[in-house]
Amino acid sequence: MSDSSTLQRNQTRERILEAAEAVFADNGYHEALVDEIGKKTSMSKGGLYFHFPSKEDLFFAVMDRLADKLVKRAEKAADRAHSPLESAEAALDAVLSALSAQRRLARLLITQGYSMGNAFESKRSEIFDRFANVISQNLDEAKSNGEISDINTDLAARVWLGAVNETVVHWLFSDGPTPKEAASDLRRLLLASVQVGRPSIKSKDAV
Amino acid sequence: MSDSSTLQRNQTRERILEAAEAVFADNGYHEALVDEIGKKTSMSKGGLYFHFPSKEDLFFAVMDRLADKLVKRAEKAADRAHSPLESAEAALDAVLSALSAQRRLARLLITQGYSMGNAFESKRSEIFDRFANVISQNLDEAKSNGEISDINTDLAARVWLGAVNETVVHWLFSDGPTPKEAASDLRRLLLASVQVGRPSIKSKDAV
DNA sequence: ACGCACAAACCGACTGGTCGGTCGGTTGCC
DNA sequence: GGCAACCGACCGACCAGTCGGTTTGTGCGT
Repeated sequence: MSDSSTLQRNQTRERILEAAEAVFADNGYHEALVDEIGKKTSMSKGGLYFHFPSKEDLFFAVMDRLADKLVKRAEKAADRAHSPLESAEAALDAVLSALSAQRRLARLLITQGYSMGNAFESKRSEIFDRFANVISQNLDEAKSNGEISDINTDLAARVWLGAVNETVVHWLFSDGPTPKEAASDLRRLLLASVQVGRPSIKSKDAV
Repeated sequence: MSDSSTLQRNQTRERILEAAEAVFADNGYHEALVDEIGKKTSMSKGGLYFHFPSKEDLFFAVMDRLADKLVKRAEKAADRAHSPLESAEAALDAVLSALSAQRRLARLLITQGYSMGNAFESKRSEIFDRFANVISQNLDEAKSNGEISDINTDLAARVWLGAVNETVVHWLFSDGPTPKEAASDLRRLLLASVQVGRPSIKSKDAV
């Protein structure tokens, strides 16, 4: 039964990660209490510490899991598209819509990452690099493709990410527009940044 | 005396703010110890608490002071420029170069705020709004000026800010290029996002 | 079928270190 | 004498992590 028991084990881990995700997202690392994760899991502190060696490890596990899910989503969306540039767009859209669908996710990924303090920095950049790579690889292809002009694609990927980041944060903290509402304007701006579509040519959803 | 004494008082406050800035920048809110700020100021904890009611207030004061300095710098740079669009550019450049000149400042302004927890959210958006306004106002003028095309200037300002933000963060955490090195590429991308300069026209520093 | 042994999973009261904040005092200036 | 500025030992809330114990499940010999 070492087989059905590892299954059970993983299910419990999942349950914990789920609860932890919610608690960390709501409170940030420091203000999140391990006991509250216990409460949400109907499991005691001792139980939690049987599965995860420390609060810090748990937090990292939560972030990794979240990043995995989102990156995969972005990559799938990119695969469905029909040209490199469209792939880059699709990846961005996927992330944007995933984040706007769940404030909690957005908070966790974008703002609470910093909340842990300096120990988390490298993890944060690791995660953001993964997203940046999805974008920049597609932009590279689009470049050699002639779809876009000859630009610094690494930087462009950062710019796109940063733009999404800031848009989401503004939505989270202020009463800014839903990223979904802003999505089409945002797409226009970002596509323009890599210089596709001359200003005078009207696109299918022109003003 | 009520005159020279308030001067003295403000000087002490400044000394504390200076020290606190360094400590917060290095350690983030939570890991920063009030006692260490005391050490850096050669002042006891009691002394500090005579000038600031709480660690939290002190942190906010530091952030406000920093934001003031940077916004003013940006506004001055904008004033020196000769067209609205150039003003927007100049404001951006000013911030970028100020941040790249002092990692510490950048860390504090951009990342360490979050480490305070949810209480910081409104302050963060207040500060970023100030920067966004400088940009978007100039972009608005540039728009009615015909310098740029008819775009969502609020969003564009966010995009610019986000781009700078992410560039700086990447520099801080990874071994990315100095924002200064990336500045000219970045400028090109952001100007393109508001659709000035057709791809085919070569600029003075073209490839 | 039945108990038995052994371990994995889980429990939750308790501890121990950490710091923000306090407060009764001292100093120096007018 | 009186007040603003400053001192620093101390307090006490807070909470991650521990640990001796209980439960649950599983395999095994008889």
